[in-house]
Amino acid sequence: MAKPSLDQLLSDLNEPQRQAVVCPGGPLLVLAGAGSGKTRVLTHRVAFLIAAQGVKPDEVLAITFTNKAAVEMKERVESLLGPIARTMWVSTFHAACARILRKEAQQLGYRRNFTIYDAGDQVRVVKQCLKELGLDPKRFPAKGIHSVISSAKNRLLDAEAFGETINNFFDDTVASVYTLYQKKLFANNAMDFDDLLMRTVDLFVRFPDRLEHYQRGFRHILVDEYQDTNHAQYMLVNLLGREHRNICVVGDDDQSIYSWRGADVRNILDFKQDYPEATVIKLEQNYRSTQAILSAANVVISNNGERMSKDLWTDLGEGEPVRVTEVEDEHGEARYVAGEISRLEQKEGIDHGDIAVFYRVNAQSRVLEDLLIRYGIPYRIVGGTKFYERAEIKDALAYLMVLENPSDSVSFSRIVNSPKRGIGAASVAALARFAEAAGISMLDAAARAGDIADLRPAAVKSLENFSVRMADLAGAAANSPVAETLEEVLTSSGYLEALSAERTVEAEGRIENLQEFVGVAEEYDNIHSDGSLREFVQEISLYTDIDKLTEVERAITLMTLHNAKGLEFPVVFIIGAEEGVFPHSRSMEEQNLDEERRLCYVGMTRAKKRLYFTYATTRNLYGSRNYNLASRFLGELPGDLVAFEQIRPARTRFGGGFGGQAGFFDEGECAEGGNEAEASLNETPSFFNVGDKVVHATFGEGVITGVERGGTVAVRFSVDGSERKLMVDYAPLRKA
DNA sequence: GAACGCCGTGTTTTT
DNA sequence: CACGGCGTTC
Repeated sequence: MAKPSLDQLLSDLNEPQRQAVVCPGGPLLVLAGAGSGKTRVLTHRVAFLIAAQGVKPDEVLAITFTNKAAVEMKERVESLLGPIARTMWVSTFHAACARILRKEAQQLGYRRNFTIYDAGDQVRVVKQCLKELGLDPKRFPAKGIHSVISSAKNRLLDAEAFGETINNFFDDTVASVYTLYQKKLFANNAMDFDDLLMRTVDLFVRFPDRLEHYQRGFRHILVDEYQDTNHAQYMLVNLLGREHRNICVVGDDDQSIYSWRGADVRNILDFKQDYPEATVIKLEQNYRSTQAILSAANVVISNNGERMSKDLWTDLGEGEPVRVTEVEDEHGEARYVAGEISRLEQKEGIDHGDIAVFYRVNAQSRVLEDLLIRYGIPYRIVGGTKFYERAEIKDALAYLMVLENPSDSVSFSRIVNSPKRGIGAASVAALARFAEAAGISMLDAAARAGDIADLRPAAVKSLENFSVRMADLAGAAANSPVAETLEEVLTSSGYLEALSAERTVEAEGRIENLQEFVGVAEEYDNIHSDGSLREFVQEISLYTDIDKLTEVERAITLMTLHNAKGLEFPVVFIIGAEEGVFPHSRSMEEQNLDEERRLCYVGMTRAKKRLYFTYATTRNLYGSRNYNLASRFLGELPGDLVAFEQIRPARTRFGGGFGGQAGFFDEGECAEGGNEAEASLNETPSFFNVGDKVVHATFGEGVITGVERGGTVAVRFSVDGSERKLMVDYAPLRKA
């Protein structure tokens, strides 16, 4: 492919964007407001460096927040430069570190086939440690301990250094667990996610020649989402960039929403102090949202304390006011959202695929899902339980990991009795003791089960069989494509057989997931014709989201506000805007409201054309009913940008009333907006219209013959020709 | 060793 | 409400 001309690279950029792209070198901070073309700047800058500055692709290290973002960025640069771009390092911090550590592991006493443990594995190891140390898991919950260890690692404190910082009894205990935990990881030839960062820093500190090697190599370092980096990542950037000082960081302090997992906004706020000679460029022109949405978002975020001042503007026009709707409860909320979605589709031709609903906690999605299913509105959920976190996938992967790294006792323990082989906790413990004493892996110990005194004969037999089976699998794996190995594992282990024997819907689902996993392996084999099981396992353990290409067309998108970062939709609903839900009660206790407000800002700025907020006067969450005030964030919205509406339940039409609700309209800020007053007295719009074809859970197919007041419809059922009156809210009725 | 049932608990999530 | 962890029972 021909090199792009400079004109091509620089066309369609506004002035600050252009400056950021052509900045020749040195530290550069790009403060990129939401929707300001950040990705465009990043990709064009990389292309510019290579095409116009004589930088070689493999001298560029570009860091993204997710694997998905890395793939997208690579593709975009490739479309500008052609295949030469392939040698660039574009990845997450974790993937880049893993790549470095695979090369350098021996320096740290690890073997290069080390296993990477995810959060679940980490907690398992912590539990083992607690047991061995005789600690009460009630007083010292594994999850809590793990999170303290993790945050210590993110601050680059090893067990010893952490031990010196302790100021309470709990941390004292954590320190002893931490020490043992790390010992175990090392014995298993395993690193956890945090280790990938910490060990790499460790490598660079202890072996200056290795640091020098990589410093020289990376002439340019670019970091996206810099506001969400933690201390370890900060150190990596600083160490690697020290030689050339060509560090370009891109981010938005107003979108920092991950402090609870170690991200430190100070990294971006202090960049100018760290690099006094840094160029700072602000991108404030927004190409995504209407002015009304932007102004509202600007006002909300302006309530935060320390921030780098920034004011987004757009020339896309004023647009519609932000709609704020009070509903009775979570069911009314769901009905309202579904009703608006139908209305938008019918009256304005807005496709379902253009609509997203954001909520603060995953639990909020259920009620909405139930209703969407009933109304026959297609939806997809982003996030939730991850594919690679499902038990069956982790089991399958654990088999592969043991084949690949037999020292990995965590994976071994996971699969040795899965499917059930009559090897219970007691036998596993005996095996572990033996392996430890003999200084061999648990897999090797299983082969010598006969030598272990505490095992019952049945367990010995079973372990020996297991060991032989694994040896066979390892032999077969050596020369087979990954997908074949995986299938062999699933059948020969009896895993699939055990699942199909269950004959439940859940088991069916699990089998389907496993088939999809085989599909992933096949895909891998196709791309890497000479790929090995080792590479597959190593790659997959850093990859956690699978919803890659499976985008369902014409479905509305449901996700948490955190998952919404980086996305955009013409229509956005933010539901559950209530004190205690959003902002979340726990953030309120911890005085972490600034971050909640940033989360609100992130959510609002995802909307291109229309933005809706809903709040319920009462909500059932976690099985108990709450009466919440409207979110303070709504109170912060300026009245002239808002259209307020109140959906009142048909049953209590003359009950209840105004005024009880504190929050955003108690300062008389309610919008005047023409027809809104009329809308506020309306009942929930009906989803069913005369003539609609419907399906009832017990009566089967039918057609709507009448729509009555109070949420009642008449339905003629084809099965027996009967006509029945049904309450829409309670009848198991959906559109056909 | 496994199945059942009780109790407690409950943000956000990528790697 | 819903799930996971743990203790009891067969």
